[in-house]
Amino acid sequence: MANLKELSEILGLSQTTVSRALNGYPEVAERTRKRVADAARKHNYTPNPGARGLATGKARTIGHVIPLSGESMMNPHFSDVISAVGRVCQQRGYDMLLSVVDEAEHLEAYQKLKADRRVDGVIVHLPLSDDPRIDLLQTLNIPFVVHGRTLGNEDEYAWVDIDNRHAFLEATRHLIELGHRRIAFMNGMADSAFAHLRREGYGHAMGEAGLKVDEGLLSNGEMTEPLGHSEMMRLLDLDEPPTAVLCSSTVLATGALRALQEHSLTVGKDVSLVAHDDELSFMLADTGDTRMTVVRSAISKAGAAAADMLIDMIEEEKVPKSVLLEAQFIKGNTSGPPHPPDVGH
Amino acid sequence: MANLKELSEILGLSQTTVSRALNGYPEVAERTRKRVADAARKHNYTPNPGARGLATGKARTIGHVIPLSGESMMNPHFSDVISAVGRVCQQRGYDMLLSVVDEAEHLEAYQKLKADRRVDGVIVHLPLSDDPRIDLLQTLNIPFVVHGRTLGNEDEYAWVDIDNRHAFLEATRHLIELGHRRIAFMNGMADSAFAHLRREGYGHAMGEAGLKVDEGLLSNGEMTEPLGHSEMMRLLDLDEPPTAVLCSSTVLATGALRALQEHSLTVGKDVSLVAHDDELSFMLADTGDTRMTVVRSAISKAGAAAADMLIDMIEEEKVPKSVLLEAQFIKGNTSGPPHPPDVGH
DNA sequence: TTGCGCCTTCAAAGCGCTTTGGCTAGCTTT
DNA sequence: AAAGCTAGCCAAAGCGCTTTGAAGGCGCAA
Repeated sequence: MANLKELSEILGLSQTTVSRALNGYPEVAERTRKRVADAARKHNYTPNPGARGLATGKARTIGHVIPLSGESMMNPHFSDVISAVGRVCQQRGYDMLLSVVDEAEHLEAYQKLKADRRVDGVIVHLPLSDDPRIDLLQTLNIPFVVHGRTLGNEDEYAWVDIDNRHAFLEATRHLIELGHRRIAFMNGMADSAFAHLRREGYGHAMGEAGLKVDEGLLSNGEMTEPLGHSEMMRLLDLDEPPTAVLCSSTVLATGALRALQEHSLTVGKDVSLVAHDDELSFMLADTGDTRMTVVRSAISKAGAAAADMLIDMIEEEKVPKSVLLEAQFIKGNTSGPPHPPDVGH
Repeated sequence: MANLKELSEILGLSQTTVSRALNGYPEVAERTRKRVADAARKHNYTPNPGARGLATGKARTIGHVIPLSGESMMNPHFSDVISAVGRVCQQRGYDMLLSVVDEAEHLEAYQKLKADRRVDGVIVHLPLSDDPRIDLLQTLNIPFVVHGRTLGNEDEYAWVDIDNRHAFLEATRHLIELGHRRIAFMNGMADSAFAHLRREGYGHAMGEAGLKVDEGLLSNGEMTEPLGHSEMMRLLDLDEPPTAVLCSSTVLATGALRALQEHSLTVGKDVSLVAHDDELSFMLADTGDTRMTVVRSAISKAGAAAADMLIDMIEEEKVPKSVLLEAQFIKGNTSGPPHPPDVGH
């Protein structure tokens, strides 16, 4: 509760010695260190991080820039990542600064973070296929780890990602093996890197089976429940509706399920559904009759890994190895042979 | 990019004058002020917030403590509130510090925030009926606004809440008027204040209609999709299942809908559903055939109000008036007369 | 005894800002 | 012409810490 000066006066030592004792420097006698530690605890002294930051230039804080476009709020995938990052931060003694900005000026936000020297590094969320933030952060010379990865220059920086391409390759193959030909795909925003990679995986599986991709079955957008619903509605209204649907998120899938319900269709029979499962904390788990067929990879795990990497990077000043996590394919009961069977043609 | 000293040297002025000029103090000539402002812009000087904080004792930052219990992550209601708060912060030039901690030590987190002087105030989320944080924050003497309110001492501090009691009074009355007698209620965590008030509203409506509350139809818990699902399953398995269900969140309702689907029951006919709609950014909106009957109040609006209050409080050093927002009842098509009619007993 | 090195400790500078308490020049009063 | 204001500016202290450079005290070798 007091400050260094008072504490050092109480102890009859200089501020230097007290500071060094507390920070584990070697040139202080063990007896003294103990005495200092005890006194600090007794007066529950805790160094002022602001002052320390001023003196050291380190803030022991990492930042997130959260761009909000129009009315939209933080998306739920995001918040699970932030929680995971936060947990790591707590364990390693870091704080987290959130900078909520208009999408239009989110690049300036990074400049500001740099100028303000309030953070030692940032985590970049939801990279685009070609993301201007990478360049920006490199020239600003602020340590960063990307959750996800861009396409093309991904060896120039540190990232944590899952193997999106392979996950959707597997998912699509699964549906093809069941006999599906018309497979729809509700994907994330078109410019985001993960959506691109997933689309690639999907395309590859279709190609290797000799199937043409029907662009009318593909869509991109925010991964919300309402969008999953409306997109499924659109698909069902098609002249030739798909017999199976891939969803880039269980949130979309939930909306899709609702649409099927409204059409009195049975998932896994009338229409098959396979989703990517981020293991969101509040979303549909393996409960009840519907066990969704998914490719699963906990988004919180990736978030935690990214946080650890960033802090390593900050403290050890070297760029850590990027990490590619695999998603796990899990067969549930929302996928089955097409019905009515679409064989021949 | 430089610092005050350099800037003042460039200008041939003292740091004092430059600082005063930039901060709008009166004792500096208009011409000088202009000259300083221009130079600051040209060299894109921006004061170091850490140093400023050290000097002034103000951090221009507000904090959130996010307790995580076990594996669970930040819940989605939470993240929408934080986004809204963040937006206000940005507009008013504040930053946001997130402190993610184990539930068990979340009180210590406030002490730490105080000791570290990194925030000027905090927003308290999800108050319990009788919440120890109120006392703690009062004795710590750290400005705070509660999103929600405790029961009993709510005149001792500033809060923003919605009229939960009245919202659920209305919702329940609606179902009773339709003819329902057995009305289930999936509520939030039992110790949270909002759940208590909603329960009161529900109880009052039942009472005034001369209906007994069947405790077997009530439940409390985290407001997740899986829980909505499993709880609905439990209700449907009852000897005498309810004809209508109230949900404290559309997230729960989504799970409940899924359960109904699995039982091939039609919502609004076989079972009526009324939910509280926080207008979460990514959840079921008025899309498609299912327009849920709801009591609606945007949680982001409350969050923004809380943020504004807190900053007012910090800057003007007086406690603002608390705010009670009304929820709006909106009839959708998920509620209708009981079926089979439950008339006469 | 002198000198060297090692172990502890310290005074003081510095991080970048705000703010107190002057100081000076120029004007008005009387 | 002396005294009193005021507007405009400044030097320096202080916020609470870290860190550099130095110094005091001790044991030991010569």
